[in-house]
Amino acid sequence: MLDLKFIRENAGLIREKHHQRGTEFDIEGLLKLDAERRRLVVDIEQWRREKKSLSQQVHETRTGEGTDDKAPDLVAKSREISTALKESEDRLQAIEQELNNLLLLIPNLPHASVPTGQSPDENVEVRRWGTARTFDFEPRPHWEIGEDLGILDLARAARMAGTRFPLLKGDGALLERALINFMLDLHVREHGYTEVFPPLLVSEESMVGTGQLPKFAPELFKMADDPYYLIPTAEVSVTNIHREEILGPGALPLCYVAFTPCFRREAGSYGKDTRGIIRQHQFNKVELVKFTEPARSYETLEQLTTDAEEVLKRLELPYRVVALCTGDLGFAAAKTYDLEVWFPSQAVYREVSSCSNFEDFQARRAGIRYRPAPGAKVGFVHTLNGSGLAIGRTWAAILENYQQADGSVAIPEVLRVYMRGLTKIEPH
RNA sequence: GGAGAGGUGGCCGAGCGGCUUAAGGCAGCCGCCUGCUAAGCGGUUGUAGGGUGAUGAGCUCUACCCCGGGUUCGAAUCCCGGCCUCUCCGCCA
Repeated sequence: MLDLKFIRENAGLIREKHHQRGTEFDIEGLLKLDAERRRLVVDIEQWRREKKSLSQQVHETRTGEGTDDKAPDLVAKSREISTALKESEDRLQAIEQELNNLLLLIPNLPHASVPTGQSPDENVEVRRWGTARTFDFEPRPHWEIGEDLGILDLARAARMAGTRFPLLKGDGALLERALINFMLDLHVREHGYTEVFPPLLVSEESMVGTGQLPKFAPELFKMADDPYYLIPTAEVSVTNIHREEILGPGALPLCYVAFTPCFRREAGSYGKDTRGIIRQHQFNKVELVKFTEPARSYETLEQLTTDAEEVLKRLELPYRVVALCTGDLGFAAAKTYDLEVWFPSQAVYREVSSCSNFEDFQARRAGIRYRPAPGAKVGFVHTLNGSGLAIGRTWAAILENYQQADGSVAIPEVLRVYMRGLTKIEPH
């Protein structure tokens, strides 16, 4: 959410930024409502002041010794004001509701360093790491490797739940667990994050806080009989840990890492990534979330991205870092780096992590503030998050990059300690 | 799921229709004082939105005692609904 006062004073800038994003928004309509709201507030406050003073006079008249009791007149007048006041208050409430609904639909503004562009084609590669392995055979896609090894069973998963659900077995399930543990340990022990395990179901308010709602309701799984939503990412739970809080001096930065399953309806992605486990309704993810002071959020974004990259480096998976252009930026993000890992079967880089700075966009929605120093004025924090990493896609990338001519899959060195010393997964 | 108790400022805690512009304490900040420290004394300290100033300081108004309605000239205080916490019972991993 953008600051209303900021919108009032920077309408032109907002229009320009929206144009870069490829979104349109009726700023004039919003500002008209805002002007009306302010007029009403002035009226209402005047009524209230008068009413307050009348009540006081009633009291004084009744408790005083005076014989000429003017109370009935005062009461009558006060009643009159109450009626007018109530009417204005109702209107104000309606306008504020409408204003807030509009504000919740305005996307964040891209940071000045974000490349301008309309589509993902205009994203900018920032750096590349590792070299793609050369195969002396035709590299196969991860679903074939997995099915043949008996560690992935999408047919049975589909029968039990439907398409886009995972069923891992044996060493496949073990590999999933190893990845989770490896990533958590790395971020906790070496990068200084605090591990949390948050709720997987959250309230509507939390979804509004991080920006999934109201705009992206079709993307979410919602409980039919209870007011809960399944989280599409741990970002939602973890960022909302501090909702409606004022963090004390010295509390920042806060760094959390969470492993959670994530649930997405993937509405509108029919026909996309139908094979394999790239796009699932349920997948595991290790998520990094940071809360910082505004002045430090961009250096923090670089650090966060580096922390996520370290996972790929240690797994020795070739990847590249891409700066999303204005047109590809998510609704709440001011700047985003995607980490894309190499998939030899299709000879493409695919996203395994998305690291974003939301500046104060989520903090304003969720009411997450901080006090820079004792007695100082409070301000909104900046929030950031990034996958560190998506487990399912990393799992698939390992199968593809580490596949052998005989159909087996070698286990990356760093994972072996998490897999009882296993060096390869073989068919059985 | 059932029964009871309760939700007041950064924290503790009083108030239960107008004398509360929320008592008192703790903590914080600024002074004073005393070789230092401690103690003591005085002052000060919430959030949001308006008005007026220069988008500053200041002055000023309104709202906020979990949230939303209602009663009343007037609500932290009374009534209704909701949420949350605690205790006990039931059920359960």
